[in-house]
Amino acid sequence: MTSPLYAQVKEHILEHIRSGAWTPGTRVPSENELVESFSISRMTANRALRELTADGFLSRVPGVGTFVKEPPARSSLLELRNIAEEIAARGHKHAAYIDRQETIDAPQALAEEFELRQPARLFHLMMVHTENGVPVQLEDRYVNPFVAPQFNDQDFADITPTAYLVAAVPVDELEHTVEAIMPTAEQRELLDIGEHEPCLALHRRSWSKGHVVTVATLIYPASRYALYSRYKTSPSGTLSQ
Amino acid sequence: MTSPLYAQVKEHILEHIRSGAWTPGTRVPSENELVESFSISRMTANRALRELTADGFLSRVPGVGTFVKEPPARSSLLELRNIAEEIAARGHKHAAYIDRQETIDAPQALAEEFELRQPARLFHLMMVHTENGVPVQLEDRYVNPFVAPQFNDQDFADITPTAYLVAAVPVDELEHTVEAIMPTAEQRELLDIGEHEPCLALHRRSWSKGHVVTVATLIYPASRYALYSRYKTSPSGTLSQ
DNA sequence: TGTATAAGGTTGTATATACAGTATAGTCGG
DNA sequence: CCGACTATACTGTATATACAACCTTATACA
Repeated sequence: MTSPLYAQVKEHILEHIRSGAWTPGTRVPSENELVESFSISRMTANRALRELTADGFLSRVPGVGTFVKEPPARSSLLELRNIAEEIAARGHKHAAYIDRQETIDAPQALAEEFELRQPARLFHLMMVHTENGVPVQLEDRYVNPFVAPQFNDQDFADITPTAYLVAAVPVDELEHTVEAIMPTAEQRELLDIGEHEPCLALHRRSWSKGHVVTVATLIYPASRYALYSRYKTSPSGTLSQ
Repeated sequence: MTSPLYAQVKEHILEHIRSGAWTPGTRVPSENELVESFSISRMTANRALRELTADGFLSRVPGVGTFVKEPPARSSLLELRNIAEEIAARGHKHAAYIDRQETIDAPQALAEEFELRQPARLFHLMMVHTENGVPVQLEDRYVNPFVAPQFNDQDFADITPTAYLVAAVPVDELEHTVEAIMPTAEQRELLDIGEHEPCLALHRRSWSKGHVVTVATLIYPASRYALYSRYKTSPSGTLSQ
């Protein structure tokens, strides 16, 4: 049940970074120092530091040391933003209507998305967010009860699911997929849109400590919403090709 | 000058995947088989396979073996990536068809997007990218001749516009807008899609030293492409609410 | 025939060791 | 005072070895 040693070292370093104790530019312990303090071999320390470097948290300089990296500038498209706040920031009125709130047995496809080995139950939530009374987002969300057991006890008229989850569970990894879809009849009805209007579907998965927290599909009517991001690129040029 | 052994093994496997010799689901050599054929230690083979797994090219099952993973047809949202490379990375064949390559007087709307004060001329390029002969992206691009004067001298059958611009001009800021659209009749024809198929439109502007380099609209048929990103969240917690 | 067991191959992790390449600090000599 | 050399620390790579966990297949047994 205990995690591998190299993972423990990674977690130890990540916690110092998350807590703010080690700010960007700070030097982290060298491999030999980790060998001493954790009583591990150098190869194990090397693996921890090498993987954190590949993940973008650290940068290493031969002969000098290992340092906390500057976090990259990222777009709002890729951040976990709360739609209620976005709408409020535009000076408009947000409201939500809950269509379904239930607990289900995970079907095969969902179990795979949640990286579950055994059959399990999942929270399911379907709701519509409106801006000044006009539906702008259909939220179809599944949540892992193992990670967020009290999710289904919340009243999502008061707090959005995103806001609750971000506050309740430390998210350390995100995956986004964006595609264009033609909504189903049920989705059209919930969003109150015409028959041939395409929609943007934002599919999001989030992880916390190796477990999938939630799988959400957010559907935006094309005429009412676009996703936007603008950011400075890092000076070293992370741009490939 | 020779690359490390583990990198050579990675490249060897990637070439088999890119060339199509090893299709998704194919079993790749086990660690012990790589040990024999490359005359390396098992730890070196392990590192090559482990890193390719982390990069999403392989999947491993303890006790069974290592297999080529199904490559999703999707494009990175975070980076400025070259579609020809993305397609090659999936082991597929990229080709491009140039529909229009010209120099125009900037109309009002474009002049504003380029933040031009005075009337100016712009390069205009319209081309279609295909994957195994199937159109997957319609690229409608305008380029500022002041920033990239030799843009129009390139042969974009050889080098994609993105690849040329990234190499020729240091990009320091990016703007992305994503929306779902119903394509026009002309766009449908170029992409060879049906009448009611929605598309993803990725609108991109890039800046270099305060000047707009290029304004591009990239249109993806919904059924053939999605946009994707996955990343570790910055430790300090840039997540808003 | 059906079931338990054993064997062998596979990945996953961990260690001890070795050597190369790089950067820095200090020392020695001019 | 400055330059060359040296010692030291750090990362990067590679090997040989070991054990655990997992899966499949073959074998032995009831």
